[in-house]
Amino acid sequence: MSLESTLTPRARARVETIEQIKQIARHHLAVEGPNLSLRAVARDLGVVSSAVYRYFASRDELLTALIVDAYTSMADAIEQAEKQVPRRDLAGRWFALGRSARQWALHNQHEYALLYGSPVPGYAAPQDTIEPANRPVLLAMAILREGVERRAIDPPRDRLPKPVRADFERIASIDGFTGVPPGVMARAFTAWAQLFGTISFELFGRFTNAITDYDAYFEHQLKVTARHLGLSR
Amino acid sequence: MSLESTLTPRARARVETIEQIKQIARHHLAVEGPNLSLRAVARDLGVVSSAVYRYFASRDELLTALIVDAYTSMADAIEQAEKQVPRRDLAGRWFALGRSARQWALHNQHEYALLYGSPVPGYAAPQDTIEPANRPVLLAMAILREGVERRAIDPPRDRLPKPVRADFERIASIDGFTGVPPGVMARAFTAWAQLFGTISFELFGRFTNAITDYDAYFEHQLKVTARHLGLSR
DNA sequence: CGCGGTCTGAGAGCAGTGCTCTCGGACGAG
DNA sequence: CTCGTCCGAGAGCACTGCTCTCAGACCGCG
Repeated sequence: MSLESTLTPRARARVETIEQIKQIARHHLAVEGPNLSLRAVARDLGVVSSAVYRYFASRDELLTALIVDAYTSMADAIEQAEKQVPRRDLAGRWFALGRSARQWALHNQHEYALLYGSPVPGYAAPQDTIEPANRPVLLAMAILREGVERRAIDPPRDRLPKPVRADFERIASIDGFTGVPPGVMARAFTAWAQLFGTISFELFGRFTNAITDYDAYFEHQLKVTARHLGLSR
Repeated sequence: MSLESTLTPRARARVETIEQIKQIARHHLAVEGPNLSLRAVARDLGVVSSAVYRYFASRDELLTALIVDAYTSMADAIEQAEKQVPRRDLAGRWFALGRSARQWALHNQHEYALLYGSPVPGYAAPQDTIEPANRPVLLAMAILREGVERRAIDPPRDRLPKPVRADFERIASIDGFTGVPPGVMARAFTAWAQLFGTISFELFGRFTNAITDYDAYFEHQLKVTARHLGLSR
């Protein structure tokens, strides 16, 4: 029934090797930092470096695979956390989203840097990354859509510059973004940049000598955004 | 009178060579991307690689020098722009600060990534970087302090979590941060993360397929922050 | 002016990197 | 059982950061 059982032994071994390589690479990333060495990964796998090229055409391809996995892992963690909050508690769901995003970032710092830090040199985000990268955004949109539909959120009548409003109206016609009025979406985008900006600031050391209680600070940011989005008073 | 004239010819040549190396390195950074190669810099300088080590003990040291320069260059640009706005126009000064920060980032993308992207592997921010890195923050604080002193800003009585308030009160005792009430500083920190989060999102491609008019979008963000800070209606 | 020390560039070399290519053996589908 | 596919090993290329040695150029001081 499982996917592996339908595969030939060779193909099975192949996906297992690929998983091992990624596993080791993730470990290196976490321990050694962002300078991932394919040769070092090969050594840890007990194999000569050229063998790894049977599974990944280049170091960039391996990195891309890690990035896709990281996006997926982060999205899984966020969705999992959000799911455990009662559906009616919109603010609670927003908090869960934000908290779990930050927690994931704290526990996977170098992977977070890969996703939200400076873009990697050779690498141009392939199609495979945009879907998992968007999942948390779509989740946020779902919360806001529900809030609007349920009249819990009173859509702000903020004056938006024409081109900005146009962008948000166009976005609202994309699958998963529907039902969120421009005013709400504008505030959501702002909140998003603010929260991930805060996470990046924390992780990249921009708050050193300033903030000491990071947990409390982020919690405060969450409250501010929730209030601004109309999810709480 | 000038600094160079007081130096021996050798020392003069030395500072000139250092400047040339940094110049070439900056160019490589802009053209080739973040993978700066010391050997390539040496080649462009028409010199063998080991010669460069007479001026920079390591690649990291060269990178650090570039980072310090970049912070300084950005701070210069921001201060220059802010200075040209009439002192009484607090909102205008805030806009000038934000706009020039973004413009500098757009014109020096890889250097911006060095400053605000994922931290460089081996490198731990040395003392030399924190002063120029703080200059834009201090400028923002100066604007807000003036606003409060002049009663143009009505300090919000936001309820802040105890540890957060404590942090901001402690910060307010640091030179350059005085005279900014916790409520204002909290909002300033939020605005700061939001603005630099927005700039990073734009530069790192996180807005692709969403925002099309980046200028208008950032201008909108500036308005939102200015309003939230009490600098404008 | 000339001597001695300092500074600087060249060159060779080491260990590491990404990546390519060839070869031989193992595996599995027919 | 055989033939084609797959896979790992090994050698090799061009590159990297960095070290060390050597020789020459420069400059300050006597």
